[in-house]
Amino acid sequence: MEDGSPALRRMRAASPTSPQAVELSERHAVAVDVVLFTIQDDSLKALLVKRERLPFRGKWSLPGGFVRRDESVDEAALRELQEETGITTGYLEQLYTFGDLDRDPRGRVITVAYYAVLDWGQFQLKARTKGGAARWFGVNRLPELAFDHRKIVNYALERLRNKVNYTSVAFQLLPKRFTLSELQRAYEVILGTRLDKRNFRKKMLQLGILRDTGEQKVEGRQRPARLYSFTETRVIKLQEKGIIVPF
Amino acid sequence: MEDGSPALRRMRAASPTSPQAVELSERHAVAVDVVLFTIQDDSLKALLVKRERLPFRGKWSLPGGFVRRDESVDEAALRELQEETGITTGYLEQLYTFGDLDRDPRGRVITVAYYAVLDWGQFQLKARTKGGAARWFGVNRLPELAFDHRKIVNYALERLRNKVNYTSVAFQLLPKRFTLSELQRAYEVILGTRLDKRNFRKKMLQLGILRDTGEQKVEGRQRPARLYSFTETRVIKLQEKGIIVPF
DNA sequence: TCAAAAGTGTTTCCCCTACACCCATGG
DNA sequence: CCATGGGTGTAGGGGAAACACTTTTGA
Repeated sequence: MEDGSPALRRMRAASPTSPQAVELSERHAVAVDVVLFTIQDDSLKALLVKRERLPFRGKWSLPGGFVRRDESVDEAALRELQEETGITTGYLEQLYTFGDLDRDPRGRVITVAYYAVLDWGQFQLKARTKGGAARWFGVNRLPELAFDHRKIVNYALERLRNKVNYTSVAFQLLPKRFTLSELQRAYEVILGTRLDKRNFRKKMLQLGILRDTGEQKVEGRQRPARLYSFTETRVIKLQEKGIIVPF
Repeated sequence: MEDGSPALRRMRAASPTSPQAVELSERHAVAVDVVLFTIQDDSLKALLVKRERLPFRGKWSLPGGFVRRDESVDEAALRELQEETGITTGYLEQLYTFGDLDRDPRGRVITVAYYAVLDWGQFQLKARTKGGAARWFGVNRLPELAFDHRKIVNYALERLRNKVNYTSVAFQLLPKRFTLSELQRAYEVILGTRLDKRNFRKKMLQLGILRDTGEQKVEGRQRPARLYSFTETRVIKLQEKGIIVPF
């Protein structure tokens, strides 16, 4: 306030004769943390990494790391995703930036949180061959988490559960070809609710985003199921006002 | 990737014997930029500040400034809001973090964008008495903006237009007591649509969040209008699935 | 008495919801 | 032939949308 307007401060910080004046501003450690979601055994799971050093030694935490000088924040998040799973596909979305002073006992760290939604079939080999300090946890059975990571996971869950209602994120959890029952199970697992089979199928089919591949999936001794594929390549908004849940 | 897992990198960065090891990470200039919205003359306006130094000298930009070492990111945004308008009330929400490498020609700056929604009556005096380098622009008549600020404003507009549908943000643009017509005009101005008067009033009244103050507002030579107040003190979700628009 | 905005109900239609039985296959 | 999940239709209810006239006041 006694400091003048932000415009004034910015001017002071950036003298016109020195294009590097931004270097004089106070600088911060910036990290990214990524909540990786996948579906495994009909359960929504999140990937956690065990900390082997202080602070929070032995506690589970989200995969993450500091943003480097030569990469954008998004690139840092992609890099984390790649390092954890080896994949570059899937859906990655920025969640929120956590900038409180006391988040990290080591000092001030600003974290930009992301969440990712992945098809388990795409990367399970790679994830398994990692150091062993990474594990998938059912989102309803999370252990105690380091830092404010519990808050971040909760926020990611909330966002995912919302987005599933009006976008096609749920398809990112499935392989390219999937049955309607698998799709329904994905919705149920994310939302934690049971959905009506007939209403679900009706709604999905009339959205016009599924292509019947003509193929069938035989599993066990039941009637084979039609395999569908998603017509879009990106995550799209399903409709302007149409909320999918509750069916 | 050849760098090992993020967990490993974090361990390296934070040796257990040195709680300050986070200090060794690469550090970044972090700024906040705030999109201030208000309604004035039946038009949705955003506050812009004229830059008087390079880069972008003479261009309009969002009010903003660097985050200091001793304040949280939220506090920095609140400080900006306070410096621009003198008010500490109103609604302030984090929008998105822009972290591309080339956002700022002076060097790498990560910006955490916020938007605020304010009642014009609360602060017009203070805003007017400022340096004069700040001006309100109708959101459909914005000048060319510095940096990537146009993108930020567009994003803020999108968020605001969404939130108005399922939360009570719109009330933040109005004084404590308001008429239903004023409320409707606020919605129309934000959404850029005309709404049906009868349907609007029906919906609003049956939400149960308006209290009839018993007072009336006389304006001009028309029939006086009932004055209502909002029953809640915070911005709330209006309903789980109920989208307000289109009426 | 006129201009200008405030205030007020009903009908239609569509979408969401609830709900139960037959089908195809492998064992 | 039987167990298992795949696949299908309809009726009822509720909320959104469309729509026009009367009321109150000051000038």
